[in-house]
Amino acid sequence: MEDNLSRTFAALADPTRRAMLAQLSKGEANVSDLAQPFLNDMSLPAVTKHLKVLENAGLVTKGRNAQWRPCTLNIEPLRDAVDWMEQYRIAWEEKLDRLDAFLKTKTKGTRHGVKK
Amino acid sequence: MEDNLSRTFAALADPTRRAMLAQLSKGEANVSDLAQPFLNDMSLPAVTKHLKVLENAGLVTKGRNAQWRPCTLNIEPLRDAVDWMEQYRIAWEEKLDRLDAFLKTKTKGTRHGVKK
DNA sequence: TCAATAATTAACTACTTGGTTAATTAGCTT
DNA sequence: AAGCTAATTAACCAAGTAGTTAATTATTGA
Repeated sequence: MEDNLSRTFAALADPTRRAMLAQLSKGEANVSDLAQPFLNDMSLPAVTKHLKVLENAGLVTKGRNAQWRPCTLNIEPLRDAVDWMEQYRIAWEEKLDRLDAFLKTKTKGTRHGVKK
Repeated sequence: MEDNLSRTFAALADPTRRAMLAQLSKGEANVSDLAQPFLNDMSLPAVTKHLKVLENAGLVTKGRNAQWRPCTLNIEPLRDAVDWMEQYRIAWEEKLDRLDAFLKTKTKGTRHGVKK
């Protein structure tokens, strides 16, 4: 998985990691803060690994403060991902619009036959 | 990978699959049409597999016409994915705005000290 | 210095992914 | 019926992912 966009999408393809990003969107958090909601389901090293995936995707920056590692959200990669998706969404919707326009030329009059 | 959103992001986390979606955004295409740009790099069964991933994510619908399988793009999952991302992007940007507002209250006067 | 806390690293396992080649199915055409 | 084309399925492999437990590093604080 060579490119940034792939890394970003892959990082987002896991509910645990998405939940971590959700928490980080509310503000900075240490590894153990981020881990707390998941410790019934998985170990701390598992959380560290998920965090590493987010870091490698550039979505999270890990600082240091004594033995703590304050993590912050980084949205630039999200922006790139949204931009990629919008690009094709838009192309697709324009196609629909053209179809719609075409269908309108097919209706007999200009005042009736078009539902709205 | 149980949930739809994870399946969607995972499907997008591969450049070959993204290129296929790009082609489909320009219109319907058969499997061999979609495969053509990649046949130097991989075999047809590999393409079939990628297509299956896109289908399972609900991003592509495969029809049938004799021995051909006309594929079409389906953007609903993209919309959900964008919505998920925007949600946190927005939360994050509001946080920045609040920080910005806070910093403004810290500047001495109301007429100077603020760059713009 | 010693114990406690925060987090990472190492070593290992089970499962998934992305690819292969060879065989097979399905539909058309002659 | 035979042969061509489109596509899928089967069986396999190498590499990557997501988790584990146990050990280790780094820092604080008594």
